Amino acid sequence: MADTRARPRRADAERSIARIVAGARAALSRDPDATVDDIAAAAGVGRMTVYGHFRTRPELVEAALADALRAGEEKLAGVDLEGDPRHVLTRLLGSSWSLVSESNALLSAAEKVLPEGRVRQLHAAAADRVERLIRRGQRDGVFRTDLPITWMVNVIQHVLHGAAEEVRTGRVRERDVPDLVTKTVLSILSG
Amino acid sequence: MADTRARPRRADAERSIARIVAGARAALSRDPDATVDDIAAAAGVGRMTVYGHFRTRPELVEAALADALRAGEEKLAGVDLEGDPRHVLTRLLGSSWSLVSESNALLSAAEKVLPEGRVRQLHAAAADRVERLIRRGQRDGVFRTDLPITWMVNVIQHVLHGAAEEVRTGRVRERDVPDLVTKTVLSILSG
DNA sequence: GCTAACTCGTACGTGTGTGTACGAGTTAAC
DNA sequence: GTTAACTCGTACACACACGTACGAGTTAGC
Repeated sequence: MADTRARPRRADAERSIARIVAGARAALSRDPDATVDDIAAAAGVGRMTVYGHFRTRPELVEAALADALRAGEEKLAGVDLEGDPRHVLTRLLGSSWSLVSESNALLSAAEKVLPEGRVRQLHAAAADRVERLIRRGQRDGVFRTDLPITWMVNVIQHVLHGAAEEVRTGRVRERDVPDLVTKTVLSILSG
Repeated sequence: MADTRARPRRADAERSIARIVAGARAALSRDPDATVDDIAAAAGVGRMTVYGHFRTRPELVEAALADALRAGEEKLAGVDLEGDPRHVLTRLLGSSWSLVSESNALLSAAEKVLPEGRVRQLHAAAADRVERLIRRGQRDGVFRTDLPITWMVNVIQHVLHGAAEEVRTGRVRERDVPDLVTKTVLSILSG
C-alpha cells in the first residue's frame, strides 16, 4: 500500500499497476484459481509486466483483495448510517452486495495462498462495520438478540454469496437481487 | 452406478472401490483440489489401485459426489415428513446439515472438472425434496410466498455451508449448529 | 535528446499432478 | 491348487503453472 520505494514510480508504471490489480480482481472473482497469465490477459498487459511489479502470485492476490476491500470501504463510507438500522442495512446491502460477493471470491482465492489468519485480518474492518450496525439495531430493539452476532454477520455474507451465484448461473436477474437479499437478511435479523 | 461389466467384480475389488469412494469424499470435503494421491492416501490404498477402478480424476470426483448424494437421500428418506412443515424442516436440518455441508464442498470440486450442468443434474433430486417441502408449507400458510422457491432453497444451502465453515474455523461449536441453523432458516421461510 | 525506467516476448529451469506401462507379489473364486 | 483378478510400487511421458534470465524496443522525465 504505502509507497516505500527509493524513487517514485513513473506514471506509466503506476497505470500498469492499476490495470493489473483491476485485472486480478476481475479474473480472480471469476475463478479463484486464475493463473498469472489469465490475470495479465484480463489486465491487458504481458505476463512479464506483472512480474515486474509483483514478485509472486500470492503477493498479487493479496494486492487484489486489499484493493477490493478498500473499494468496499470507500463505497460503504458514502452510505448514510443514520435512522432505523433496518433502513440503513437496506441501503448498505443495496449499494454493496455485488462488491461483497466479489470479495468473497477473492477471499477464497486468498485463503489458498496467504498465511493463516492474514485474510481475516485484512477483512476485519469490513466485517466490523456490519457488526456495529447489528449491535445498534439490537439496542434499538429492532434486531433479534438470540443469535450470536458473528453468526449473523457470517450468514449475511453467505446469502450475498448465494445471490452472486444465482446471478452467475442466470436463475436470478441482477436487478432483482437487492430486493431478494434485503427481504432475506431482514427476516434473519428480525427473527 | 449400475454394474454393466461382463464379469462381476471380485470381493476385494468391491471393498477397494468402497474405500476409495469414502476416501474421496473425505479428502475432497477437506480440500476440493485434493489430488488423486491425497485421495488414495485417505482411502488407505495405493494410487495405482485407484487408477485400476477409475480411469480419470473427474470420474472419481463424480463417483464421490454421487455417493454422498445417495447417502444424503438415504438419510433424508428416514425422516418423518408428516405434520407441520416447520417441524419437518427442523428435523430435516437437524439430521442432515453436516451431510449437506459435505456435499457442498464436493459440489465445488465437481463444478471444476465435470461438464456444465452435470452437477445440477446429479443434485436435482436432493434440491427437489426441499423444494416440495417448502411448497407444502406455502400451501399450509406457514411459509412465505413472496420469494422464489429456488432462491429459498439456494439460501438454505448457503446457510448450511456457512455453518460448516464456522465449525471448521472453531467459532461455533458443532452441537450449537442445529439450533442456529433451524432458527435462521425458519426466519427466512416465515418472513 | 539523453537516460533510466518500463514493457513484454522468448526461452529456460523447476515443481507438481495426471495418466500409462510394466511387472512382481498377493488373493479371491472355482 | 490353478487361474484370473487384483494390489501397488517404480518408472515414465506429458501438460501446465510458477518464477527467472536475457534482451530488444518503447516511453516518461528532466
